[in-house]
Amino acid sequence: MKNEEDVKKLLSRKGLKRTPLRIALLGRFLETDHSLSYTDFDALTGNTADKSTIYRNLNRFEQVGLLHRIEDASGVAKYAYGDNRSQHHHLHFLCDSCHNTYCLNKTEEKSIKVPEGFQPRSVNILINGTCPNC
Amino acid sequence: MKNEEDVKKLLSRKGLKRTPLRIALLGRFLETDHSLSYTDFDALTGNTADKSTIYRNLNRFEQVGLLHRIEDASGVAKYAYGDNRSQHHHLHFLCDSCHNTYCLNKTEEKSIKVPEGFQPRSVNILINGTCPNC
DNA sequence: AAATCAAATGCAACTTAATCGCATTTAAGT
DNA sequence: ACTTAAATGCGATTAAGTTGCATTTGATTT
Repeated sequence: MKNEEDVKKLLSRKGLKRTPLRIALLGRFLETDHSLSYTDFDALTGNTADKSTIYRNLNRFEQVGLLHRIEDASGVAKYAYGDNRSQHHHLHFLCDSCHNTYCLNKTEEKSIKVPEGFQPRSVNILINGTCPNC
Repeated sequence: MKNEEDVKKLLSRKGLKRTPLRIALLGRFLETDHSLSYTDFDALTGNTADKSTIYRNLNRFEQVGLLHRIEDASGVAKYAYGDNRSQHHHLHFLCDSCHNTYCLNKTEEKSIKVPEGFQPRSVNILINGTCPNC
């Protein structure tokens, strides 16, 4: 695994211990272009790792800003690599065909108009459609 | 209840039987300005109505276009009055303080730019912030 | 290298949202 | 009033995620 070194550095930088599960988990996120859920990861490891440990690590990684959580209409939490904690504008794309979710945060911000009295703090945009791979 | 007549008409128009639960359920949606979840409704009726019956009716109402479902980060399904089935642009506001969700679909549409290869079909915008009542 | 200790893990039980099968009841048309 | 498909109530079940607690392990200290 070529990014194993990267993963170890990332963990140390965040003050997290480098356990085998964490290395596998974070490594998987580094090599994919779309977001992953607990179920994706569990299937990937052949259901060997413990459920609560995986969930705890996903939460932990989110806290320290290694991953960020994406909420789509499916109801299950998906995560992608990257720190979103201070971002107030989120843009994601959910493919109807492969059901993968992509982070499009690079795109320019749009100001959305809301009625009088509403005070926006953050904007979350979820686009459904077809992704380049489908 | 002044909108009981409205509710009965709405149900007949959709070919649904006018049961007490449905009249209460739909009436509640007509008199509120924000969305409601199963839990909201259950609490409101003093937990007398059956869980699965409420859920089934919420689904049914969504199918026939009496209600539409709103997904926010909370993971629980919220519903509001109105037909969204043919709409491809959704705008909702979730208040940080009272946790109510408001439908702002009247506002003008914005075109969101996405990277090459992505083909948008619908856009779902969720704004977090403070509502006029808080 | 051994000892230490907080952090991470594994396991089982639990919670919450929602769904399903099936027997019973009820609204609406004949 | 009778009929029947639709709606309801109940209990069991699923799925996502969390929690408490005993055990193990990674990093630090001596």
